Parts: sequence; C-alpha cells; structure tokens
Amino acid sequence: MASYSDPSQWWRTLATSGETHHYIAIRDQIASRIGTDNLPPGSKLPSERQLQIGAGMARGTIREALFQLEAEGLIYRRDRSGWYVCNPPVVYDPTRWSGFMTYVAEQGHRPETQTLATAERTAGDAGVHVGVAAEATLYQIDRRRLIDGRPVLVERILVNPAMAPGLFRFSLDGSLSRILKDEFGVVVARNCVDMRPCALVGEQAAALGVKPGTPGLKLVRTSFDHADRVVEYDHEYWRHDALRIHVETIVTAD
Amino acid sequence: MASYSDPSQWWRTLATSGETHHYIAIRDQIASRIGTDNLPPGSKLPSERQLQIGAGMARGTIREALFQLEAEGLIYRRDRSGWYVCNPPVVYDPTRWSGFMTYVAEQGHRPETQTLATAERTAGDAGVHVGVAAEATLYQIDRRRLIDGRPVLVERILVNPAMAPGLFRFSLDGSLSRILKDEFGVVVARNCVDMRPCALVGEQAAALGVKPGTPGLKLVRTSFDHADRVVEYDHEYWRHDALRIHVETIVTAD
DNA sequence: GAGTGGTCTAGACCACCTT
DNA sequence: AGGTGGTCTAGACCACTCA
Repeated sequence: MASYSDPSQWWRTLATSGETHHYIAIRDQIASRIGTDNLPPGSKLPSERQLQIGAGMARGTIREALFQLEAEGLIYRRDRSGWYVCNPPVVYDPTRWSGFMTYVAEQGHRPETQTLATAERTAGDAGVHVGVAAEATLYQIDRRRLIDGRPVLVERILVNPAMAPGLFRFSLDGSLSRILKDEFGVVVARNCVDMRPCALVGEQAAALGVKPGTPGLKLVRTSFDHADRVVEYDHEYWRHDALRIHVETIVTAD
Repeated sequence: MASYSDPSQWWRTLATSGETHHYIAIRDQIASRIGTDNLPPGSKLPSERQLQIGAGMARGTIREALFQLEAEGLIYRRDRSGWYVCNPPVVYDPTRWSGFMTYVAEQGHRPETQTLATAERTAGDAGVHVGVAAEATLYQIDRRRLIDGRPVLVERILVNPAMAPGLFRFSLDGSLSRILKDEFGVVVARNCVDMRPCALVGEQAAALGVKPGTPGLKLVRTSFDHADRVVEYDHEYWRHDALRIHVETIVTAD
C-alpha cells in the first residue's frame, strides 16, 4: 500500500480556487491529486482530521467532499480504517462471461472467492425461477468475491440438485461454472440478466464491509442449458465502483 | 400531488424501536409509512424541520436517514422544494428497446421528451465511435426525457448526417428511432450497450435538477444497421432510481 | 415573504481498527 | 492505547421555491 504525499502540501491552491462551495473545492483538490500525484489505486488518503486541519474547515465539510468522490467511484472507505483510492472497475459482459475467476485474471487483477455458507433448502417462492416445485430441495451457496484483496460482491446461488447431484463434494472457492461443466456436463447456453442500482444494506453491506446505505448494483442472473433448463439462479450485490457492464445485442423486436 | 398524513402521527413507535442508530430508526419509520400508509408515488414528505421536531433529533440526523432512503430509490428530492416518494423504476431491455416513448407508455406511465439543443459539430475524437473521420461533421442532439413529469435522463446523441440528411427538419421531441426508420429507412439491427454507476455532476446534474454528486447510471449505446454502419451513438445519464435493466443473451464464448 | 433544502461550523462521544 | 471513521448535537446563514 503506497503512502500519501506530504499532507502539508495538499492545500496550496485552495484559497485561490474559484469554487463556490468549500466541499467542491476540496473534492477538486483531492481528485486532481489522484489524477496527477503519486496516488496509485490502493493509496491511503490523509485522515479526515488531517484534511480538516489542512483545509481549515469543519470535519463535516471534508466528509461531504469524500462522499462525493466515493459516489464518483474515485475513492472508497474501509470501515474505521481510512479512505483509499479505487482500482479501475472490472468490465462485465454477460454474453462473454466465462466466470469471475478467469474474467478478472484476464483483466490483470487477482480474483478470489470465499464460500461463506452452503445449505440445502426448500425452494419456496424461489422455485418458480429455478423451475422446480415449491416443495423441492435446492442447493444454496453464499459466496463473497474479491479483486486484489478487496471484497467487491456477495452472491447467493441456487442450483437444482437434479442438475448437479452431490455438488457440495467439490470446493466452491473457484469457478462454479467450471465444476458444472467438467463434473456434470452442464453447459450454459443462454443467460438472463437483470440489474439495477440499489443500496447495500444489512447482510450484504456487512459482508462487503461497507456502511449500510452505500450505493451498489444488484444483479440477478439466470443461466439456462441447451434444453432451456435452469442451471443457476444467482443474486449478486456489487460495489458500485467495481463494475462496468458491456452488452452486445441483436435487436429482436420491431 | 397527494399530501402526507398528519406529521404528529409519524413517530408513534420511535421510542420503542430497537434500532441502534437514530437515523436507521427514522429511516425505518419513513420506509414503513411509504409501504403501508397513504403515501403513493409522488407524495410529499413532511419538511426536514417538521421531522426534526417530531423525532426530537438534530436535522443532520434526519437528513442522514433521508439520504439512505434516496440511495435505496424510495424517495427523491426536488431542490429546495422537498422530499417525494419515488415511482417504480422503468424496465430497460436493450434487446427489446423500441424507443423511450413507446416503452414507458407500455409500462403505464407518461413519457415526455424535450430537445435542449441541436448542433452540427466536427466529429473529433467521437468520430471513431460513429465510424467517420475526425474532420467529418456530425449531428448532435441534447435531450432530456421525463416520466410522469419528472426528469429521469439527459442524453447526447451523435448521428452521421450521411444516414439522415436534413434530420433537424423533424421534431426531435419524440422517438428518434421512428424518424430514422420512417423518414430515412434506417433500421437498427444491433445494439452495443455499456453502462456503469456514476455520480451525476455539472451539466447533467443541473439538467436533471439533482444535487451534484447524486448517484446515477451512465449508459453508452451504439446502434448499428444491417450493414453494420453506426446509426446512433448515444450517451445517457439516468437517475439511479428510475431504471432497471433486463438483458437476455445467448452465450457465444467458451 | 415564508418556508424549504443546501451548506457550514464547532464541538462531542462512541465502536472499531491498528499497532 | 491511540487513531480512525461513524454518529450526533445545536446552532447559523444562504439560495431558492412556492404561494
């Protein structure tokens, strides 16, 4: 982790900036530091109180600026540790998605998967999405995935046991799609993806180590095989700054 | 615009709630009101100062709760006017996108398009995306689109004049794709969509009437005809709470 | 002109991370 | 144990909206 440059040098031009609002001025100061200085991704910013003293402003004003930069995806916080410069986001293409592990590695980063919990549960309302009766049993997998050591998403996957009997024999700390293909001969032929901006709250926020209410992206993916049976039904909660989505589509309607 | 229920009744259970943080308790109070009370989309919430008095908390704490609800997409603010209950989001399916106007109407809402500016400009760096030389001329259209009277997106569209000579003869306060199809025989065959969470700042924030730094979604769409020529190159900035994306894809790789 | 949200100050205490 | 961000208070003035 690189350290930040001398805090006493952070405010040279502040008084001379033409900004109307203090927090915008600070935002611009920090943003330009990130752009030009030796503040590579992962660097730690000075503490809020250091910034406060350097800028001669109230701490609330400093925090307002930091929230802006967080919303823009330039910085993120580690709870009660500090503010850090973001990595560039991963590009997500549902049509070419070959799995998190290979995808992130291809883009030059270090992917990691942690299995938080596995369970067998009755399908209930979720059965509709997996194509089984409400009384049927489903495999449920909760995982957390990291890029360069930073948690970026949590997910809950539902799998029909008929597709992959004894799935839990295998380590799930890697690519699930590879296991399904290599061990069970199940291949994904079609994806259905639903996504929307959301706020990360409760368990999701806790698992990602973010403050409840931090903006995020919710992604629901249903994978089908060639016979149009559901392979995976997956709910993913992403940090908003870790993801870019790219889709190419043939226009079918009209 | 519906009015809110009696503010004196907003805090019945506050003292008895088991929440650890005040702002979470307030958030839950308001959220449950939205869920159960007569607070339909578009309703105005009590003012921050009314909520403050009713709850016996500092105004900053109240605002923290409101920001949470905003991030979750339950409420939004109109600058210096008040806080309002959100409409449900529009579902966006790039593969079935038949244009904003018809799409929103189909989902039971009132769409509206305002042309902010039109211009002819040299392509410059954007030429690469439209498939013309940097010295070529492009049509540029800035529009704002509203749902039920509320601005939800601003966009800048670039069109190759060779595809639609004299385009500005037509009113652009409607469906551009219809004009291209009906008047110029240009049909979209393939879409390329890129999206990522962003912060709405500067012009975009101003045009949408949101505070700079409000979270949003940036969507870049390139439309191609059957000959794979670029029909439109479009940058859209959406309110984060107005949109849900739905994609169905055939898996091509692997 | 009254009321609203937007910005800002100057404190305080806490839970948690780090060393 | 010291430092960090997280929460909270109690004020203030401003720009703007709305009636």
